[in-house]
Amino acid sequence: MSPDSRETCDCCPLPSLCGDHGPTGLPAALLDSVLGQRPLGAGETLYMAGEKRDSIWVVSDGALKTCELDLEGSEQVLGFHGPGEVLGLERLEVAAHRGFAVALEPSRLCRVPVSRLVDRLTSMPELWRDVLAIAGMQIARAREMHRVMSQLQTGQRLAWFLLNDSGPQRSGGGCGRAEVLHLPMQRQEIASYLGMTLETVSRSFSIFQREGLVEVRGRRITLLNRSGLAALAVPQERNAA
Amino acid sequence: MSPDSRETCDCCPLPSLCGDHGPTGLPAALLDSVLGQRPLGAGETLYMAGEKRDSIWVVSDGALKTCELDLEGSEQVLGFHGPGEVLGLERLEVAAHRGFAVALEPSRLCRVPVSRLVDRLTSMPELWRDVLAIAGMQIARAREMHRVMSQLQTGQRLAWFLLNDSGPQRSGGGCGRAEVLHLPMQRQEIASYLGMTLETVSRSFSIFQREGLVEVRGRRITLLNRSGLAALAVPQERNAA
DNA sequence: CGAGCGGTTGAGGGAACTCAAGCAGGGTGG
DNA sequence: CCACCCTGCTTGAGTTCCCTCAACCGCTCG
Repeated sequence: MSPDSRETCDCCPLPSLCGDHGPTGLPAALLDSVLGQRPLGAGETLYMAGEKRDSIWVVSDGALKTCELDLEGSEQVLGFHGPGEVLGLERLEVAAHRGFAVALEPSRLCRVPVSRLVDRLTSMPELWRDVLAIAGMQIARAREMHRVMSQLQTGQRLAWFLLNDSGPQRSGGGCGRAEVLHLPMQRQEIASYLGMTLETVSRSFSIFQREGLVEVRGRRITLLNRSGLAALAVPQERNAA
Repeated sequence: MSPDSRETCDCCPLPSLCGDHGPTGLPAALLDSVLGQRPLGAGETLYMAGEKRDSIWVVSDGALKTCELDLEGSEQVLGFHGPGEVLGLERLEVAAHRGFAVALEPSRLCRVPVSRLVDRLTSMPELWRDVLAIAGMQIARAREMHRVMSQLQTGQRLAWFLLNDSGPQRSGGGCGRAEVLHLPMQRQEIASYLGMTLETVSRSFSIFQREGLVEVRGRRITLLNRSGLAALAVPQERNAA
């Protein structure tokens, strides 16, 4: 999921645009477009459905979820977002937000006003390349999600999630090759994201643990057998063990 | 799915970029970037996995599917694409295609070399706005797909597909408010796209027909009760009728 | 201590998949 | 022209997976 982790730390799927991550790999030029940073407490809302869309946001620190409400009022989690990820690039031409974004833990975000982005893009023609790359990566990621939802069953989806998509792999002890995950979201939110129920998420965790693939202690997940998990995160495999 | 169907016909989700659709609503500037048109017979391949990605494509006429292969070799359909849609915008920075694209019926596409696109974008600063809008719409569409796969069960997904996503609503008799759909793809491909089996697709069609919602004759689907279908394409509803 | 929330576990049923026939239409060759 | 096959589609029977409903557990906080 991280096509481009040059000189920055592995935790960032994209080098941060905010400048507080050391030398920024990607749109250094965006730096000047940042109007201000916004801190957000756990559970606080970044934007709500119907609100005017006047900015895009770059996650500097923390983790958020983006959701939509269906007609019944239950929420559908559409994404989890960690440091370096860009929110709000979709439907820039539409005036209002369709969904909402909520911090899962204390977070900081950089605000880039759309108007400023537009100015930058016209005055600094190279920037569109970065923006287009980010947008393209989001498209590719969504297509991967489609693939996962289509051809994996629930346990396999969870394995895939742990390995590839559980936020920006914030590790417990160090950066590279995180073996301990601190999931910032609750079971219900994982379930919604992966199209299953929270009970099935819980059961799958227990099964993984019973089979020695992970150690589960609440939201702290220790990966004990990466390749075993990876073997699960593949379609059609009938696991004999 | 069609946020912007100004003076062009309803059949196009996006006004065509190719100029043979009358006045083009969106990136008229892209016109000059078109290197050439490419005709494609039914079943012919536009690009294959591993092939060098040197162009993006705009569907001028016809219909295509984009797919990826999983490890078992079975194909996963990730999208159907009709006139006006843009292929290849994702992962522009990656050199090779990850998946492949195949024509479902005789089609024509406009080729826009990436290098030409880059030139245009730098020399014509307004163009990025159109490109970003297209990319943003693709992100939004993929997120909608995620929502559908997460919270709808199979029959509901098919109803949603018929109403919202079955290609660019090529109608049988006229343009506006298509009541007759000519699906360019086969059941297997619908099934793959929607994450179900072809048997379930077939059964769902039969159920819809039995309930008077549609008339099914192979790939020719007549919508008899749009609102009834729409009521189905909603989560959780227990249909009493 | 009790309430409340997030998480786990169990029992039962229903939705959808798998396996397997059977059917319809289109093309080809006898 | 019709028998034939081949492919795509439909339908049926049995099974599996996962959802639903429900109880229970452990922790935090008042």
